[in-house]
Amino acid sequence: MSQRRTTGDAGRATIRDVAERAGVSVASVSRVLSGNYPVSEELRRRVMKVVRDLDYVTNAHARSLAGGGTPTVAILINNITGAAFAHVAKGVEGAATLRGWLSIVGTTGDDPERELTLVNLMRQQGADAVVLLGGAYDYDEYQLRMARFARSLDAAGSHLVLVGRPPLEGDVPATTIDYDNESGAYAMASYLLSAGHRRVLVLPGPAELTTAQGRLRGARRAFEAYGVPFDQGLVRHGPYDDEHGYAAVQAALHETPDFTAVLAGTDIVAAGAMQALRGAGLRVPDDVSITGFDDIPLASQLTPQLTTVHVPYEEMGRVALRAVADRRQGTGGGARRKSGDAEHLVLGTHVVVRDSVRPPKRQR
Amino acid sequence: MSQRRTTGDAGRATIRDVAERAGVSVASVSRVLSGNYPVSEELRRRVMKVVRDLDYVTNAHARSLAGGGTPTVAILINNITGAAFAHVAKGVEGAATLRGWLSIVGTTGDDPERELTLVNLMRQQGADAVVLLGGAYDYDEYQLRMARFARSLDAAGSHLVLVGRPPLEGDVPATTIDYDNESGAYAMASYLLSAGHRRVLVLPGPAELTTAQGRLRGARRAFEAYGVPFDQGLVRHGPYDDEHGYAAVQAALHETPDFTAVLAGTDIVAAGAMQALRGAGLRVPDDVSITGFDDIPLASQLTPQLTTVHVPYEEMGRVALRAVADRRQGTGGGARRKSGDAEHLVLGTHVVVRDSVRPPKRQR
DNA sequence: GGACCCTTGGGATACGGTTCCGGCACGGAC
DNA sequence: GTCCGTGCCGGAACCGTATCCCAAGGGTCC
Repeated sequence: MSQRRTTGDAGRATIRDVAERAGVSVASVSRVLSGNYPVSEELRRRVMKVVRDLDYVTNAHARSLAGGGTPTVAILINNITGAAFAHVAKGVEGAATLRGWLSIVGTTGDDPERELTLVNLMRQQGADAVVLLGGAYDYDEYQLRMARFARSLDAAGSHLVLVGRPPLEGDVPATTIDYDNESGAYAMASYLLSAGHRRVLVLPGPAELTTAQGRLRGARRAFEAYGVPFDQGLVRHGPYDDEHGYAAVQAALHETPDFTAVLAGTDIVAAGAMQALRGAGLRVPDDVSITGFDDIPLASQLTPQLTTVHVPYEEMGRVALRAVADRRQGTGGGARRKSGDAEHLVLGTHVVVRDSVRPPKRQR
Repeated sequence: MSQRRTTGDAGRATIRDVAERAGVSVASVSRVLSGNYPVSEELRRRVMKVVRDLDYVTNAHARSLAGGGTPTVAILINNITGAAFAHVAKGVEGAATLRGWLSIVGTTGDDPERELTLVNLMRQQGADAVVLLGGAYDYDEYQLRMARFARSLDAAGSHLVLVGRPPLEGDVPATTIDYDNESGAYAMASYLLSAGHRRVLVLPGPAELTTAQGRLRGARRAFEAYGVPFDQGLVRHGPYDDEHGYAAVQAALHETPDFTAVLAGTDIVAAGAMQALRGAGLRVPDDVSITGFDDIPLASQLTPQLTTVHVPYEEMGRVALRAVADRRQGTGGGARRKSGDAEHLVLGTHVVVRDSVRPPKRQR
């Protein structure tokens, strides 16, 4: 006499309950449900009826323990509410769903400690891939830390994907999906320069953030290409938020009021800058031009609509998942990939011209 | 001679590998790691060293199968990139993390079929709670469908939480976290009326969406309270996006151009409306006033900053998680909760006054 | 000094599936 | 009529961890 729970009432139904009630073996039920083994029509019908009656679903933990299981991708993001990375997450999630993968998300809140915790948590969960979103801080420790993550995950049969972060140096088993910050900023700055602007307030973002560094470099290169002196005094670093945009413009209006355009590191920063200009009685773009970066929905909701650099965030997410899915596919085949194959994909950006830029007026 | 994998190289290390290498039993390793049983310092040190050497993490699937395991909450959302619900998700995730819970998200893309699939998927995953975000369509089938979800989850020891949706009728085991659409709209409309507006263009949202219905009701009630006739001809339904706001205002400018204010069902819709007004050469708020609903970051990034109804989205997320966590706590105690206890929490909203409303000009 | 208690470690079992392997019935070929 | 394949099905061994139960050892109290 089985001592296990007799009245199968508490908790969820097990495969054994189904088997018992259908008068078949556990193995048969499993086969009917996974459908990877021939089963008679009669048996299938009988089992499926009980499954419906009991509203049975298989226990994913048990299944993945026994070998089967749904592939899972973990998305680690510092802030869900940031529009740009929400789009990446959407891309990953969409592509995952398409392939029958499951997505888990965790938010790091920019806390390196929490990042570590989460990577380990995902390792416990047996995630087949861990996607890390967001600009990385340029600490020396970063490379080591990420390399360790990459190797840990690789050893566990998982894989690290860095999105919107700089690639890792050396032979580290990680995939990087990146976009060209520098070229984007170069193109945007060139656009301003060709419109006739010479004195441009540059708000690249946080000085320690690699994306901000790239955007600043691109801008500077454009000035060089145009033979226009680049005034370091017109560069103001600060966080990627509207408050910084607002404050930076206010300060600049006092200290270096001769600028005719603002090259913002982010659409959000541009929004803040626009507010500050309006507050000072300046019109956009008649008196001052503004450009953004990212091309999030906000850009086209502002008035005037923002001329900005389009970054294919959602596409990046899709690409990220495709990269790991393909890799997984490939691994199953004959030759085992050499473990340390680092992959680095760079996606292009382009300028989206809207209404926030006009040639500078003669005088200010 | 153990026939299991001898070179522990492929795949992740198991607890057995650790035990073997540390020269102790599997049980001891488990105890060291879970820390809920006294262990000698010597043993702890030896085990921990091996754990670090092997970079071992426990298999979450095995753990949760064996009874332990991390509590998990599933967040089902139709679109991650929607700012309002991203904030709810953030609230849930934050509160979950605080309690050591894991969060899984899935996006439904407004597809009922996919919603069903996801709920079952989460049931498989053994989610301790499933949080469903987003306005519900007012189909007849909705109540039945959700009731079925609720009972299925309840039977499996899980729990359904509806956020921003109408509560379920009858004795259904589900928790609802809601906010008062009607009161919010009532307050907002009253604000416009007290500023002197009489002809107000109302853009509540999709007619089938319960939130839109509530917001419309609130507006109408305010008009009644002020003794101002409510003109159904000034109501235009449509999706919650900026394009609808734009199109609706454009159409209204042709057909009923005497309105002096726009009561938008969403900040996004308000943004679109604002664009259309500007495009027609009208100033905001000098010529036409605008109000929104939701108070997402966009509201304060527009120019002028949008007067809108604040909805405590992130708070709702936190409350949602707290509700299920408490319930879980309570269940462990003596008296088993009656299974069909439906809970319904309503959070308040309030008007945030910014710069987009002014008394109407005499003539138009 | 002996009995008893308390601390600590190990063996065994259960969790809910998947899958390998053996068996049984049936049918066709000789 | 026997032999052998073929097609379905059931029994049982695992997947990796937690925990119950028992044994051994040392300390304490009488």
